[in-house]
Amino acid sequence: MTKDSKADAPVRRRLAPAERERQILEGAIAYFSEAGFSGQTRELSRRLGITQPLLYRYFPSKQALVEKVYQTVFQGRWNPAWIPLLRDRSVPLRERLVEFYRQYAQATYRPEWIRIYMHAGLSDPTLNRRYIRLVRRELLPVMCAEVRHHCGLPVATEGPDEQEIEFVWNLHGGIFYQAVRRHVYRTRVSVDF
Amino acid sequence: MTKDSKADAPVRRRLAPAERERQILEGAIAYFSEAGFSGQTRELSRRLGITQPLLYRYFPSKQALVEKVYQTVFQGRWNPAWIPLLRDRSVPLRERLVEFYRQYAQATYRPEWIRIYMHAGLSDPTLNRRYIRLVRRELLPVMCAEVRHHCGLPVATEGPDEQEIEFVWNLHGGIFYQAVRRHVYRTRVSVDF
DNA sequence: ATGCTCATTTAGCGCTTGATCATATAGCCT
DNA sequence: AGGCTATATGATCAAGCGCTAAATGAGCAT
Repeated sequence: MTKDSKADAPVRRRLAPAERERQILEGAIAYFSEAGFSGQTRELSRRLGITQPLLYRYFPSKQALVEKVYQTVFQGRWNPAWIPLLRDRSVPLRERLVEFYRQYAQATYRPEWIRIYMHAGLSDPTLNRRYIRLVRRELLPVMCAEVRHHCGLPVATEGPDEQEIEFVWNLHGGIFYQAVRRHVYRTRVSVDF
Repeated sequence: MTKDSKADAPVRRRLAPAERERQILEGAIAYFSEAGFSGQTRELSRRLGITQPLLYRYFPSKQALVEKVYQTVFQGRWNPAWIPLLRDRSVPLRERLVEFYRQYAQATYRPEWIRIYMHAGLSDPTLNRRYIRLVRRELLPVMCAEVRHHCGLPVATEGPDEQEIEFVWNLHGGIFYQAVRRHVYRTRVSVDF
């Protein structure tokens, strides 16, 4: 009654190292996004259905696993095709923006991305700063230029000024906060852009 | 020289219980806002210059202290006078909004408020949901109504619809994200609304 | 079927954590 | 000055933490 039957069917499945590593990493992303990086390795292994020392065959330390989670989540979700999409003036600006944010949100504003982004930012802002710099450098100036063009303003000769940047940051941040409300606080968010 | 001189001047200062409790709570807010709620009681006591068991004379458990931190930070920073301020149509809408967000940001968008707000949201969204509901119920409808009036639109008979709410949420979220960038990721934020 | 290899488990070490207890002493009252 | 009270400390416990080393057995080659 207390312990089910006998030894709980200790199935020991032998996987190819690459496959096991992938499985652990995936599980770690899911787990740490919920529990934060102070989550315990034992609990992670329990969720994976493996023993805790097995983690250490694939990752030399918890810190190494955490950093691999960082890299995996923050890399490879940025799509360079977004820039030409925003620049394509054969499409109305409004449609471009909606389509861009649809794609952008689908790529990054997922529960595990948002939560890990926030956990990372609170424990060590370095990675977030790098990501913010990416947005600030690649994305916002394009949006500024397109908005200027849409409003019939002259092309800014030496790039957008701080006030314009802050304006599109505000748009970006508003949509980010919508994702936070949805995925972190799990509030109902009704309208879709 | 490893240990300074002798016994490091173990000054034992005897405080009035109310004063000590206040001091611990204040220190806990500062510490947990940095380290998160997985921060250790020993490190907190070290920063306060007291011993760790002393914490347990004033708070029955770490959890109790954490909850007191929650309450203290999230309570009493909401100023009901903001609503009439926003409603005062003798002042231009733009000025009202800027003044409101100036006051609102000064009250809540401080490092410790923002960081504890985010830590709390990640570990247990209940409190944040309550706060979001407060904003959603008290603040946003007023802003919707004032924006409608400013644009010469008719007064909405049965309150603002979801799309309007989402619009002002976007404004609010943009400013929130500015605070996050400033206080959590510690990025330079140039423009002030 | 049998043996070998290495993925996986069992057992446990050293340390840190939240929490408890008896002891010591700061500061007020007389 | 001396005594009393209860604030603060020192010592320590039990549980949980990251991590390691030796034992085990799954699954392939033969």
